[in-house]
Amino acid sequence: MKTWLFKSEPDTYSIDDLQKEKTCFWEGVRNYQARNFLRDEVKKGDFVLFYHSNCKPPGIVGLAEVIKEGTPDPFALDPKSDYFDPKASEENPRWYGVTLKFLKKYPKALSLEEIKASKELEGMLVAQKGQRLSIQPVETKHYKRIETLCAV
DNA sequence: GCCAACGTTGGC
DNA sequence: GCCAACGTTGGC
Repeated sequence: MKTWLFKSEPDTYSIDDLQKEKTCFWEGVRNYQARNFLRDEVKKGDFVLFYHSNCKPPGIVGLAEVIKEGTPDPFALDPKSDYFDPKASEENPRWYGVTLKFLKKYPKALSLEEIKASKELEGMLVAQKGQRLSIQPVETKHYKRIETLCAV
């Protein structure tokens, strides 16, 4: 059982959108390192910390669960989609996504500033400079601490 | 809106 | 395979 951190710009897709829809297919990841995680390592039952980026304040706002492991991203094959990739095909899908289920929105969001200030959360990838990866593994001890910090 | 830090592309 | 040019991410 692993924990992940997924980044999303709330203007594009927020935790509130996920709460409304209950489940969603996490499409549009177009980075190979993140793709590899989605295709090979994100497993059913894993937890996903939902992170809002490019907003004020950026931070962790909720929790989701993986209910379906990596499947090809159909948006890569759709010429009308913003996520269309001419190099992707049915035989060689190139890009993958997973399906998430909404679990909760944290009573208290945890801002990036707070993450950086926390001794216990030291080493989290998201707090590191220049870290742009949109799918990141999270250590269990960090996840547990976050659950505590966000509970109230 | 700025821009530093990355990632990708493509000529050579 | 190198690397300059370009595009994107995301905090500030």
